[in-house]
Amino acid sequence: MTDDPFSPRGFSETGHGPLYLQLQRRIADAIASGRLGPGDSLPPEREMASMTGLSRVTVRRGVQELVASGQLVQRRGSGTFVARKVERLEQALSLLTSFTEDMARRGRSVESRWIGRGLFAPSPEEVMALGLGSADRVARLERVRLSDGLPLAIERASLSQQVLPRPDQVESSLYSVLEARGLRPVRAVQRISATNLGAADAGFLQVAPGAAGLRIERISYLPSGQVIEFTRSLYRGDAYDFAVELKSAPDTDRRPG
Amino acid sequence: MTDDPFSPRGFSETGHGPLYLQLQRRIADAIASGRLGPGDSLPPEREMASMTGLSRVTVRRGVQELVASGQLVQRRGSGTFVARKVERLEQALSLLTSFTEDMARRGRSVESRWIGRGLFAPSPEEVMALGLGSADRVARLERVRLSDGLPLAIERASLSQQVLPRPDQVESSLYSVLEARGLRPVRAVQRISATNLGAADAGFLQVAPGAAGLRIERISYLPSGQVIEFTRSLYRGDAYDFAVELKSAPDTDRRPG
DNA sequence: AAGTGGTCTAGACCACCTC
DNA sequence: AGGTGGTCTAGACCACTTG
Repeated sequence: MTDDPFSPRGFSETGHGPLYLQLQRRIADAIASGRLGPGDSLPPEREMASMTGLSRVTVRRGVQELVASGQLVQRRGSGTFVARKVERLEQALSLLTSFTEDMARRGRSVESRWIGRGLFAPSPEEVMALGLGSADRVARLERVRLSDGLPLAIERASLSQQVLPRPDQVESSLYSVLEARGLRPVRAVQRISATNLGAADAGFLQVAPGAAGLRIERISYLPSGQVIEFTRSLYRGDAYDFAVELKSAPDTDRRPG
Repeated sequence: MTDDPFSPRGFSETGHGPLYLQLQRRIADAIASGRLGPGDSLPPEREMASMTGLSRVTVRRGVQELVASGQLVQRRGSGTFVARKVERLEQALSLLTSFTEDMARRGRSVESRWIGRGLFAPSPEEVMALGLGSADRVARLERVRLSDGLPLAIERASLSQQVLPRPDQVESSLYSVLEARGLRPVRAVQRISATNLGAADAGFLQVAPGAAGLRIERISYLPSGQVIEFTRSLYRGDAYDFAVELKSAPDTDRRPG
């Protein structure tokens, strides 16, 4: 069918599930088929409601998941639009580089908006990860990372005060500051998981609350084995791919028998 | 404050944001502080509404995001409960192993529920990834992976018919079948991203629709360089961590100047 | 000022499970 | 049968942007 998704026909027929899911499917199909293209506006919610014969609450509910998954964008006072394609960026996981260097290598602009920067009393998590003493203070760098104007990640880095006594001196790349002090990490361990973004973090990344994000915890080491950096990052799930190459485990290459 | 989260006090005061977020924060705090422990039941929605002075719709909305993020579980006809802690499993990304082998190494049980298995006409995506000809058919293995009774992942593997002529013969580990045919992959490239799970996939994984999942696409190669397997997996975001070790890029170890 | 999305309400019916 | 969550409605007010 090449009909518009908002005709009242077909709604409420039994066996097709909840009405809000039926509407959601229609809109998703319209986007997938190209009937609705990037940047196109959808009718106002009240109009979608009257067109479909559904209530506005039900329309909003149908639209909601498409907003959360990044297919639609809503702007208060403005309207609902089909999201412009966000080109996925790939980051090679096997290389230990900083966000700044990574983007520069691709010829992309890098900006940061600082959320917080300073010396603090460490959290128990930071004491654990950085091996701090009870009297130590921790340097925290919290920022939103943007590339070509698009917010891509929230980065929360913690370092011992001894490693970074003046966090306010970090302007762009943390790693370049560390390198200037002869403290560039050469090894790191990362843990990657997925999480639903809370309202605050979603706001920083300009996505809907509940949207999926990639959470990465990284602990970086000096050649000496000393821990130097503990960073928790949240990447936009719709804008970032991590790529990694795997090799077979040595002990499973050959089997007895 | 150690009050219960459902007292009407404090709601509606200005400057605290929407009511549903205030309720959400109260419940989340109660869980974080241990006032609500794993398995505890929350009052019925109608009761939470009358206790707080909010409408049931608003209560549901506040609860909704906590369900999506896996902190609460709702069972129709039964109630709303604090989720039991799901122990996160770590998988070393640098090793190329199968789900079956990976779990066996940890001493965990492995089960699979088949969703689909057979020979099909390939999708364009499969033609690209596997380098198929127009007349080739593709073997598809779709299953839900469970460990100790808990669904952890959906795995959708595609292989050329020439590699796996009899997909119905795969019972547990795909890799062990390939190895028996002398076709075990030794190298793979993975792309990792995050996504909100749709209703169907969320159902397979027994999480709420919209919950965050880890999406992994993997292409595996034989020693000869031939592509052997193209797999798309969705892991529960709340149950899986991927761990990876990074090393510094050779060309950034030393810099001129 | 008019229009948009964001929030909230009171009340209803249904499907499911067994409180 | 009674309680629970799941869905849906009509209508209201607010905050924001400017179609």
